[in-house]
Amino acid sequence: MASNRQKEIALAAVKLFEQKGYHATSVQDIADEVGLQKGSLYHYIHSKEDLLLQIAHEAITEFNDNLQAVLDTDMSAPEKLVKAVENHITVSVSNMETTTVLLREAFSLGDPQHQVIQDLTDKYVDLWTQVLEEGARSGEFHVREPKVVALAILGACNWVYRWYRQSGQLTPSQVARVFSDMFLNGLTSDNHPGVQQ
Amino acid sequence: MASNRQKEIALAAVKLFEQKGYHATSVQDIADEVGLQKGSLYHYIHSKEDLLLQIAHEAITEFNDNLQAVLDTDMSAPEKLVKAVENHITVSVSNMETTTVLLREAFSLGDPQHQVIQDLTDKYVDLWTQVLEEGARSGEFHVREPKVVALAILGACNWVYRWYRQSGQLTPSQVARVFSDMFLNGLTSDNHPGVQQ
Amino acid sequence: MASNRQKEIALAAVKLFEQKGYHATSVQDIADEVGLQKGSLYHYIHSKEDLLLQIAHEAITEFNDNLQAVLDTDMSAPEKLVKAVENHITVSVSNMETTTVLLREAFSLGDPQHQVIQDLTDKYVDLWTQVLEEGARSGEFHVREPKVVALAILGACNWVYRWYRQSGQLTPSQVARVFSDMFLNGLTSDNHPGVQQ
Amino acid sequence: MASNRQKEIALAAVKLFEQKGYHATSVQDIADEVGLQKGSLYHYIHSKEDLLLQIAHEAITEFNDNLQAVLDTDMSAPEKLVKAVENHITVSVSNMETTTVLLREAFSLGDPQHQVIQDLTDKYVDLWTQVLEEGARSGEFHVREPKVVALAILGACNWVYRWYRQSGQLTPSQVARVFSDMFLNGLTSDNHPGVQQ
DNA sequence: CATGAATGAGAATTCATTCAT
DNA sequence: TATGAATGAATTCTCATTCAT
Repeated sequence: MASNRQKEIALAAVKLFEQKGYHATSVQDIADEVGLQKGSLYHYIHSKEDLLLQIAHEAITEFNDNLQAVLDTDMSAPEKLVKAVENHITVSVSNMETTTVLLREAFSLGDPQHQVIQDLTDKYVDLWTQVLEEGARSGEFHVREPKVVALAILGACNWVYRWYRQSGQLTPSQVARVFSDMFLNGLTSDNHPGVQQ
Repeated sequence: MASNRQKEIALAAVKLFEQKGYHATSVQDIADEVGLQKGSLYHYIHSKEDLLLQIAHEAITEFNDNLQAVLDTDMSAPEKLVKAVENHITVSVSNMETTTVLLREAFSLGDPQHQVIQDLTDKYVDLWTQVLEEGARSGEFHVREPKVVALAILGACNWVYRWYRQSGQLTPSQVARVFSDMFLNGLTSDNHPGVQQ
Repeated sequence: MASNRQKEIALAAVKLFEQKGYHATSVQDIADEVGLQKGSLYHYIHSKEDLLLQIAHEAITEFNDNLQAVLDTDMSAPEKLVKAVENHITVSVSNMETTTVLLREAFSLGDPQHQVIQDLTDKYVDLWTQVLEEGARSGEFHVREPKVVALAILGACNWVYRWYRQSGQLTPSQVARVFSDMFLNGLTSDNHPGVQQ
Repeated sequence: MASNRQKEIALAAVKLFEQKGYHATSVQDIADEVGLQKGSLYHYIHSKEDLLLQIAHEAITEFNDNLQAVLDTDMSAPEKLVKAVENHITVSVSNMETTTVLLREAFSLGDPQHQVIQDLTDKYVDLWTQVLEEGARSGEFHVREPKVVALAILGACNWVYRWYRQSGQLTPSQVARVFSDMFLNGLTSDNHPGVQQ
């Protein structure tokens, strides 16, 4: 039900939060970006912090929904892991600004609001852990610490926003494949897709 | 040549920056923590931002030095990787506050100063990449994108500060072993240390 | 000639001004109370301040009219005083919200408008003074400073809104009788109505 | 322990609050009055509201202390009442600005802070009521509703700030005598001090 | 060394009012 | 008549930094 102006403001905020950081972005900056007076912004937002909350909320929700969808399929565990990595990185890169705000700026949220994002983030870790537990149960994965492994994989994926830039590099899918290959096959084993052929 | 007072101030700042974030920490907060007046702090620091720079600089330098030391040994590539992961996670966890400030708050540095940290961070990525390239050259690693793999591993390791808490979990070394195991052997291969026995 | 909507708005304003004070009441609050949008209010009012002026004006006018009516009778001076006190307190209590706004909030009026209320208030003091002067002239009252006495009585009566609450206390008329009794007979003389009988 | 600057600021605030009202006085106004920058004020005050609280607190405390001192003497009840009226009006007039702020502006205090003043004000009413109860017990006063009578007297006294101006009128003591005379002897009885002689 | 007064720029937010639709 | 978007000025308060003592 967000009006155009609301979307416009959220987009401007995402852009500025990504560029300068939440704290270094003033409400004036956002107003300037959308061509409104500072005061007029408050027809659309509750507070600057609320704007950040909304952005972060939408971002983490998309990650959660995507991963839940993968879990709901009847793929094998390795297939799910590959797909989950692919999804995460693709979304990360195509919504790089939003992802950056989620991962870098959400900590600036005050306490009741920060917890909302924290809870959804915990949920995301749980879903990743489920992927690994499924594989462990089926014998497809050799995992004794599924949660720690999930956090390792998630960490690798969440770091992408810090280094990925479009500049003449691998596509998100290619990055995802490099990641999945290592996660599944390791660096020292022989069964690598590129190598096998 | 840092005096006791300077160290004390840096420690207070690290603690507060970790707890509340750089922006939410006022110079007054730091002064209170060390039992000085706000004005007196400026006998020891140039600016709040400079304090952050020093903390981040020291942190990233330690990571760099440790990794360089590993590279300077004559271990095999897999051994180096294992050692590097072990070092990174151990240091991360034992200096959790400092590491948190480095990874979460350094972005708040203004431009000339942020670049200093960025350059050292790039250097750190280079060193990791060297580990992988060594393994690739020697045939020990099956890696076609050593830098991307380095970034994956680094991302996994850099994420640890976000979830590791002392509370009844694995030790840093155990976490490091879980990580290395996956990086080297993958989730699907059979040659896992824990499994072999 | 006030329309229903205008009356409704004035009532809402009185209620809110009494509860929260004039400054703490926003035009939005009033709009919410009557179920209109902020902008729509301005079809009915000139300004928030004008609303306050109207409320205060109506209130002080009623006090003046009532007192003038008493003066216009051919009662004795003591009877007039008793009646005036009774009127004032009765009206005060039955229109407590309006009276509160008049006595507590009218000061918030800006200068040209505040003077309107001030003049009517001065008039009210004059009327009270007339009651006392009548009694002085007729020898019924022993008064050498009729205006000061008028102000004492008025002060006592105007204070009622600060403490009178319906909660199981005297009725307004009973309060008025306690007041008049003291004003007429004093605390130490022997001729008190209740005592004589 | 208030420094000179703190007193100076409080005095400036009292003056401005009395002249323009609390809400119409900006922190800027106060800063201008004492010749400081807006921000510098905050070395001395917690908030604008706190400034108001302090002023009101000091004022009501003085009234309470004075009345308690009268109660602690061994005067007769009528003497105590005369003295209490004299004290109240004298203090009222000599600290007219402060008294005005207490009686007119304290309502602007937000809730936890307003209650502090309210409680002290309730205490003041209690003390007045004690004066009347003493007289009732000793038979010196003919009073059946000591609290209501106390409120009448207090109301009369508290109204003084609204009309008393130095301009060629009675002195505070003379006003007090006019008041006491009516309260004690009434308007219609024969035993008035001036009349007896 | 240490203080604490002072700065001054800047922050988020509120709000009465206007006006095109 | 009703809306709600837009204004723009004002407000309180914060804060890193400086400097005379």
